[in-house]
Amino acid sequence: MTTRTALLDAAEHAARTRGFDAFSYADLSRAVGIRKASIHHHFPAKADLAHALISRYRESFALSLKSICEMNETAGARLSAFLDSYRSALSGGEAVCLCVAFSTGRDSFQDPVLAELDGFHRDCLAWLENVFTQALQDKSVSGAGAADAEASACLALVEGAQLIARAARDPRRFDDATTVFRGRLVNRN
Amino acid sequence: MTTRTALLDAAEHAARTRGFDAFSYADLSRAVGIRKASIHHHFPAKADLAHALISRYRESFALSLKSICEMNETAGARLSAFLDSYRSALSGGEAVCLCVAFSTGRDSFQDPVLAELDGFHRDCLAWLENVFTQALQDKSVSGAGAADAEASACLALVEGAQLIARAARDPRRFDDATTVFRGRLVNRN
DNA sequence: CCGAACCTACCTACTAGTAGGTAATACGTG
DNA sequence: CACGTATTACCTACTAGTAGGTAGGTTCGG
Repeated sequence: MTTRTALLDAAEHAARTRGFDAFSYADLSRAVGIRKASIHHHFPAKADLAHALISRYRESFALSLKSICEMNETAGARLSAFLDSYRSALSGGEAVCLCVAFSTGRDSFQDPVLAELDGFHRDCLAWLENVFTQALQDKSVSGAGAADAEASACLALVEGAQLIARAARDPRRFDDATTVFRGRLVNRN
Repeated sequence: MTTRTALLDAAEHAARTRGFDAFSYADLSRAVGIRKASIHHHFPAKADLAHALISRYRESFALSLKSICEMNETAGARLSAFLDSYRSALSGGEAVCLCVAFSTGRDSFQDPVLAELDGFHRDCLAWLENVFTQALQDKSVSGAGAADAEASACLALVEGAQLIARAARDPRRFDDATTVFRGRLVNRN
């Protein structure tokens, strides 16, 4: 584990539990065990850290979506796995996904970071739209409408459910909010 | 318009567009036109301002839900008006409702504020559950399931839709995310 | 004359970021 | 192999700026 990776991990955890603006280089230095100034060696400005964080997250999320497709055949099973991944990102109701964390504090960011954030959203919506298009064929999602509308609704639902669960520090709120949607998924694989 | 009200208005605007932790007393003082120290006369600590903000918001939101019920008969029409109120709170994609804004920055708050925030959520869910229960009777929401699950999903949907719309600075994202749900509402009144 | 509302001037704590130095390690060349 | 040179990774010590908050005085209407 390199120092750089340790810094990214600590920063991601802090951003997801408290928000990107709510942790300082001093916090990071305590968490990782190097001096505050040394962090600037790895990430000269906090904006550089933000960019590294979101782009690493975007890559790993793309891999995770790919793996969901490999391990699940039907649209219903894929969406169910998608819900699971957002649910597990809550980690006990303490955290939200980095995308939600960055969305809420968007003003602090400049172009390169914003572009990456928008890219993340686009990736995610495109994947969902694909899966909902598939659902129209394989009938594994009951009452499925237009794929693009379903995709937008699905993303808003999971992000809103995360927000509410974290606000209440209770991951069951996520389950409550996604019960109806889960009921629409035909879970054969 | 009293100074106190002007302060609350400016603070609410700032909290909804940028987040509660992202504006300072110095910002407020510029917006309202009194010195920074004078704000402490009205709200000794920023926590007092937070409490005043959320409790005023909770009250006014309760009134607005009441008024929705008075002006709309069916559950479908009421939910449609509910969506409208969240949609208009976006004000061009710049803002989110205060409840979303406070949810995202929850860590900065202490008990009295958190209690008020939880109260807001409870109020909102109770109202929605009532309306969805009504929907089972008046058939004005197609495919309606258990009222509590529908209520949770609806709240997560509108909050998530606000988050996404503000992240993209584009209120149409809210419409995209709520298209499917709107399609389920039978809009006779 | 009292108190609400406001002021100037200040404080402490913390922020991101910089300047400049020190080890250790890697690298190319005679 | 040995020697000089970069480079990496870290350090101490500092800056300028901003945060929320306080002390104490002024102004003014009831």
